[in-house]
Amino acid sequence: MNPYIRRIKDLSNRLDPQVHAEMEGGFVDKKFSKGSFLLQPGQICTSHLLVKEGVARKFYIHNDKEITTEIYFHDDVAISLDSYIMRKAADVYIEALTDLEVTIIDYSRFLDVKKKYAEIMMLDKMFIEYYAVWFEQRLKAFQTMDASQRYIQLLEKEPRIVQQLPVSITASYLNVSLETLSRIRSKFSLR
Amino acid sequence: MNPYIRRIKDLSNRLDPQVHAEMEGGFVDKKFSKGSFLLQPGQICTSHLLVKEGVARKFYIHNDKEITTEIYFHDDVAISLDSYIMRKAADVYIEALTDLEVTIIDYSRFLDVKKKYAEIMMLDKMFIEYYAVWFEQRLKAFQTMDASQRYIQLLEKEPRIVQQLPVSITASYLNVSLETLSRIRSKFSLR
DNA sequence: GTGATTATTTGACCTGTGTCAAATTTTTGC
DNA sequence: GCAAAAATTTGACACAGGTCAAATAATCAC
Repeated sequence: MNPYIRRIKDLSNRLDPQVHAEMEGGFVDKKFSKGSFLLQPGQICTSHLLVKEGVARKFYIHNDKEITTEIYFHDDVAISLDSYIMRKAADVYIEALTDLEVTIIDYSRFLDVKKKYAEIMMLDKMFIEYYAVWFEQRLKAFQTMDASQRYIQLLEKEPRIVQQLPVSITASYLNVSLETLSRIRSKFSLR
Repeated sequence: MNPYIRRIKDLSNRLDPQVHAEMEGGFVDKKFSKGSFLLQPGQICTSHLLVKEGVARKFYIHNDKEITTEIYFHDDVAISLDSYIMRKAADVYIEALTDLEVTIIDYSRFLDVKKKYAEIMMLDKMFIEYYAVWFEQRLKAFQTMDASQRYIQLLEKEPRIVQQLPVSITASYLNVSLETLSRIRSKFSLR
């Protein structure tokens, strides 16, 4: 487990049970079937979507091409940060890649709890810090690594993506064409 | 001014003057001469560095090549987020590109004020949120635009970088070779 | 199971951008 | 103001990775 996530979990576990219960009181579970969208461009993202079961992804369309920016497994949080923070229309899709179960953490209810308990505010801040650092690392991957290197890194850091998802989605997450990813795969599987 | 920064400024201006004064009580000003480093790899980043006067940048070295990740002008905040949050050794340099005046906001003093006043914690959280969104946009630029398009966008969004800094630094910020940036510039200056 | 659809691989070719080297322009020190 | 150093431009060439098309493999519907 990533050290940032570990810190958040540790803190979360050490919350006063009362506070913990109050936070979770606002949670609502929901199911989505494979291929459906949890968020679409134009909508305002008004919640954190905590994945309980299944796989989802966030992507946007640029020049008729899908670009996958994030892939969510169990315990990951799907959100359009930009839309959520500024309460403006999202420009991304969040799509269920399998049948999916999520816990919905509503913006305004969460805000109430954060105002009431500083430690929850702190957890939320840590989540954003983690997110910022994650973006920084992802940016670094694009600035320093070629397609093969990014693929190898993905295999090491997120093997589930390569193992469980079609080449087309892995390719769009690595920002290469599927043909190129296919060639990279054949190059490495021979050795 | 960027809408996120505007929100932070607005909120900051509406702070109770007492609280505002207490926050700024911990600020310390410092000068750096051109070419000196405010942070180097191996050090732990223990403060926000608010630029008052001059220009600075953050960069790291990969395969003997400098990659500039951020450029700071008046009112920008220089920080190695990763190092600051996790209190671990930084892997970046922060360098004064001109003679520089900064306000140093020390980690532990700032933490005290944040604990005491929820509105300061809120401001800090907004800063990180802004940072995360900024990273997301920068990532998008690398995923969707070629070198010329990134240059045009930079001219529009951050003309001071192109106008005030040497080609070598602009190039490393755009993640292209200086030769390529030079060709892009000549292509556009003729028209 | 079989045909149809979809996903993946392979081939041919092209373009953007990197590298190395050389030429030119600008800046700096004295 | 001039020589030396540094920055920028220009040229020649190589190659990663994109596109389009075709072949093959895997999956799905019934």
